[in-house]
Amino acid sequence: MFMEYPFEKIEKKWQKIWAEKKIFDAEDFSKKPKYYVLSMFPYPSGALHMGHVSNYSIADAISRYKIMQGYNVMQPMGYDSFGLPAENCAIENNSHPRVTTDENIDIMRNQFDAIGFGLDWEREVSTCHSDYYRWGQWLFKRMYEKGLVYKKKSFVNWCDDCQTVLANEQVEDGKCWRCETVVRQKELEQWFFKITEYAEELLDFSKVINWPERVKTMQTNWIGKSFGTEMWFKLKDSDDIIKVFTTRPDTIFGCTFMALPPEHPLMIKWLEDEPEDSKLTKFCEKVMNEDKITRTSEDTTKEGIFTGRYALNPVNGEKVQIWVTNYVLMDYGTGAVMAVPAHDQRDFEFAKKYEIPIKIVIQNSEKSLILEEMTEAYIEPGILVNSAQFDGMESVASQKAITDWMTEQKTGKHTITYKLRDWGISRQRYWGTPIPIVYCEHCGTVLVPDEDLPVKLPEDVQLGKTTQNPLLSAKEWMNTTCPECGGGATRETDTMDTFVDSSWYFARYADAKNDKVPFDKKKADYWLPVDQYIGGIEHAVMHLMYARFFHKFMRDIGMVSSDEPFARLLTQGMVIKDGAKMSKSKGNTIDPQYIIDRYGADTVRVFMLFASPPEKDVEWSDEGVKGAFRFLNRVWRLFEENLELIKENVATKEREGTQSISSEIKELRYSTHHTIKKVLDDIENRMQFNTAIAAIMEHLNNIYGITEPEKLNDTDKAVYAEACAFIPRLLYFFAPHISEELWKLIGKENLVHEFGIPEYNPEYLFKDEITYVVQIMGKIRGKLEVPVDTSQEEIKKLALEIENVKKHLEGKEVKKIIVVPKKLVSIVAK
RNA sequence: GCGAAAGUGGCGGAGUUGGUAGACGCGCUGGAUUUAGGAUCCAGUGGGAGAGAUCCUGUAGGGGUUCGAGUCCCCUCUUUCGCACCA
Repeated sequence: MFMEYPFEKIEKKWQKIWAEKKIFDAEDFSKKPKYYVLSMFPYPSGALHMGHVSNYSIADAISRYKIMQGYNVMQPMGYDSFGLPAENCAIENNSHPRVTTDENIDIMRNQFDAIGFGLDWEREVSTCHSDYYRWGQWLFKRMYEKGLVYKKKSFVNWCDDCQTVLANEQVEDGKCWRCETVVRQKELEQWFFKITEYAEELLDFSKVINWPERVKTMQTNWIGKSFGTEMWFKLKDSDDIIKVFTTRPDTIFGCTFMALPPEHPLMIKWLEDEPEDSKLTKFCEKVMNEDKITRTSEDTTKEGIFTGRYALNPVNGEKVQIWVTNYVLMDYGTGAVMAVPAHDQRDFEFAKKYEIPIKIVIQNSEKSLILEEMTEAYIEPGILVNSAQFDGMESVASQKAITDWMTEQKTGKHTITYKLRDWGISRQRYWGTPIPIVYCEHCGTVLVPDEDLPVKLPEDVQLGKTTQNPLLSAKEWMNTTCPECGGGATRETDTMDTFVDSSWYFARYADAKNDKVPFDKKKADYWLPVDQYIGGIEHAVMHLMYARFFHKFMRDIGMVSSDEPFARLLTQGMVIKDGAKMSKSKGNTIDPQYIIDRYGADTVRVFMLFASPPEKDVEWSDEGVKGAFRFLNRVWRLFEENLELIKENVATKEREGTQSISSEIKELRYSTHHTIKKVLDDIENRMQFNTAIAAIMEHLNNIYGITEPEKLNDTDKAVYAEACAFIPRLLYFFAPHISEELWKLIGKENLVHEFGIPEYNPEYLFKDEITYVVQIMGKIRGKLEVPVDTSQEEIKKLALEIENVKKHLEGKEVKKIIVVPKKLVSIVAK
């Protein structure tokens, strides 16, 4: 009967000891160097899922490694506990999000402890508690005072299912990132953060130490910087001006019409004078009501209607028709396009369809363009024609010349645009941070004074009775007095996007209990930036960009000194089962609790880390979990069977050398020291835990290769004991409980990490016999065992004497012999 | 369409500077043990030929550089991810 090692007893025991000794409590301003390991905090949806286990196992391995190295490590934990799902869940269960959220948090906290993660619970935060969101409101105010917050009526992304607004970043493929409902445009007044003010700095990644290229590229694309020209078109018969943005000022002389979206302010103005049933009005309404996917799909046919109005081309005064179209976006550039059908494919298609004139202004110098023969726009560079004084100029060079000239003429200017929009943070839902604003009939929009913060969420609200924001019906809460004039006022009922809460939590951990300010600057400067941040790739743009924005803002108002919040970023892969991400909706989840109960926390961790490198997805495998469990049992049994031998012979260096070491044991000694080197290198330099664990497994196999250790001589026994004793010290990062237990069993008094990082002896990595591979024309024909100091000439001679080599050289002439030191002999023969 | 990453046994994956491809684990096969099942232990395990030594072949496909290529270069295919009417 196979005895499973008593993981349950061991794990509980060591968790208790760690907690009692407070070894994971980070010390502010310690003399030791600091190391801040942070995992993205979880949304308290119920219990931990495998994705969490994967994320936190990686973080804990790094954390324990750094602790062992002697760093003052902070690994905090908290909960991103505001948000829609909690509210919806409460509505379904006829409960309150406060109750369900706090219940879930208790479950999760217990699970964290049951897996033995080394967390500093003294710093726990939960964003839905007023001692946290109070400071979110405080930061909102500072941002407001700095002119980075404004309220604006605009077309926003609206999710009918969530009954709220979404930021641009939260719309994926025209659908809500949470519930996949198709997003539609709705005109609403709402609050924005001026993230665009930081666009330029957000493009600069020079201050991060190690971020995946992928994430940097994704943010760079999202910000979407492009250089171009803004041109000012006067209207015929009006004083209005339409500004357009173009990256092709060289084509301005070829502009034959102008394209506007229905949302353009001028369009809206014109529509007021338009009969309700006119073609123009109907077209605009149709386009505006279209959902975002259809509207922005490339396959959607380009449609438009002539407004009957004209603009004047600023460079030659030509009349240009103004069309309203479905393919121009209001929220990019100036929201108006100068259309040059000859040199832009979209404009070309549109002009062909509606028979708008096409005018060639850039000639292909290799093959002249003929208007009648064109089937698509010519978008390549060329030579300017029909462009007045710029005729004959090369098109790329002309871009600057034309813009410079327009700048002189006061008809345009060089400009830069970004795809990045300001961050709309208003949410029309209950379960979020209240925006600290009141509206007074006399004083207008007024900030709630700092001393009145937090603006607490009213707990007694009617959830789910209406589809509208429950705060609107919390009359007692809504009606308040104006802090300035004392008169009647109403509170803002929008709450903040939960991404606001998660944009600064990493700083709050530095000083989580502060009730005077969000955090003490000295403490923040001691801990920040986060040395290693770990989380899912799905936050590449949203959370990670918002957090960088907040950090830079906090720096600018003197709250922190660093430029970036996260020095190193690791984006861990998802947990996959049956080819799909584990998720409740797909019904392919495995409950971590079940695995922990059956095999123990160490097994789950080892499996997760061993299955693949951290950035890659982990394929769930029941057999793989058993394999990890088997491995830990094999380790356990090794110690159990040889306990006395290991205990008596470990750290008895003085006995070494009294008898000569056998060659078999010499190899075991090599294995020990090689494994130490490999494991440390894999963690420190490569963050590749799968190969580190593989190396330990290999070493374990090597130890089992010694079949009767009790028959060894004293010297050999000492080496054998050492080979075993290093295992808990290396396995500690991945399977800390069993490691502590084994360490204790062999008579060690202190905790594993207190012995410091294991060191290998380079002398033992030195081999005095080297195997050379002998190749003839690249094919392996033999092997050669020689002493290290054998000369190259000697090696060549020996190689040629190998029987199989001789056979293959028969009838051939040896042209050259290449000896790669310590590796191989390559014979060139013909 | 554009951009990025990747493609290695039956599977997850090693292969760090061009130098023994397939470490380690799973699975599978044979054996030992066991009343049986499970578990454990030992041996084997890319494909093909051979009793064996050994030989041929093999890292998506094709070509190239090199004494030598999974690794470098060119082309093609496939997959994944991101962006996608951005003027």
